[in-house]
Amino acid sequence: MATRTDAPTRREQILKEAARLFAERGFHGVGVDEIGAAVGISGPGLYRHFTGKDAMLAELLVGISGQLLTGAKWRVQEADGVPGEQVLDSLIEGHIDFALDDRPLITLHDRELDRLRDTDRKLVRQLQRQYVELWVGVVREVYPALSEPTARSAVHSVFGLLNSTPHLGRAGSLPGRGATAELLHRMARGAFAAAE
Amino acid sequence: MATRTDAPTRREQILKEAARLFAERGFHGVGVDEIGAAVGISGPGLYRHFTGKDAMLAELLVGISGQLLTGAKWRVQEADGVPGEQVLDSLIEGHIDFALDDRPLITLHDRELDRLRDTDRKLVRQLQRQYVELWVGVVREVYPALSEPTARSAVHSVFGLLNSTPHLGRAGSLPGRGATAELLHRMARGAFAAAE
DNA sequence: CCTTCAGGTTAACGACCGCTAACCAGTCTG
DNA sequence: CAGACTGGTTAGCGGTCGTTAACCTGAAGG
Repeated sequence: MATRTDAPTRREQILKEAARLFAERGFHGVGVDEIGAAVGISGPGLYRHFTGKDAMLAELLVGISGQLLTGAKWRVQEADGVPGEQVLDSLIEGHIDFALDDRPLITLHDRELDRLRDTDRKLVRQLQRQYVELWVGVVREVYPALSEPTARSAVHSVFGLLNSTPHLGRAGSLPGRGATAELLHRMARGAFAAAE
Repeated sequence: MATRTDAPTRREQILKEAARLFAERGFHGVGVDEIGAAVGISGPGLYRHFTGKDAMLAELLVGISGQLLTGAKWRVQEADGVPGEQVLDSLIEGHIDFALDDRPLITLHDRELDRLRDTDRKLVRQLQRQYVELWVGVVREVYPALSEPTARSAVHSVFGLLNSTPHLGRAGSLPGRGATAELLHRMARGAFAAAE
């Protein structure tokens, strides 16, 4: 895992703060002045980095969907000949890492999609669909008794389970990141097993 | 189950349409004129029934939380001496019914809470907390090996799973209400079992 | 029949918000 | 050192939105 060590660019600062604010109060509930203030500049200064408020949301959502899909593709590709069980575990682990490390993005991901311009929304939907279908394939390999529609429903439901992290205590009440990840992982596997 | 047969009042019409619109485009994304139009009257006419836009959201959220809690209390109370397994099944069934029948409300329930006035928000939070603790008690009875914090995390996660219904195909692709309910039920039980 | 009132209407106000315009400071670069 | 570019600033415009004001209509009631 290659970790960034160099300082974040201004663009990245803005995106991070915008994600947090959008997740907290909704896209329409946050003004450009607030986003600017969060990174130490004032409202219209943002327009040196983005063409508009919509563009920030679009970049965030496309980025999330793309990142998830890329990671998942990599995990599946890399595991050639490996038993399906382990591939599924790898997918689950990747999704959990994401849900735990980027809570605001997970929140935005299924909440503000309809605020996008048509072209962006279609792109995000397509990326999401690919991600789901990738999971469906692996799940059906591990649990062959599942029909395709059932598997798809099960995958969506497990996403709901894994994406519940924002509701798990405001960072502090939960018993450590590792334990939480492990719990979510076990529950996800249990849910799939019971779906069959 | 007592089913209403009389015509809905205007207030109820408004609440229903407002819930749908808020769920679709977010609280700030919907104008009062739109809500009015959805029930055949025009914008300011709404103020004959509600003191403001906020009041509609407040009534919706308090209503949901109260309804969920009341139903759950009833289910637990009524089952005295019944094995915990069946009580848990009853809670799950109730939550699924709600998630399947009132999708917009389920969506609002954890999305627009922060748009409420302080006093209303505290009330809703308290109702939600009671609901969660009620589940935690029953879950720990069935799975005694679960610590309280773990059980609470597990309950939140299962809520995430059950509340995923809005993401399951736009009503039509899923294989019938009964089958979906059954699948969700099995997955929820499987998730709890695996949490232990 | 006159009054009252519930439940609408349209007009308009004030606040806010996204965005543009115009300007400016610092820092490279030929 | 002149010029250009980067990344800011403040002022302000235009549109939208929640809410209020003022008015209207039809039905109920004594």
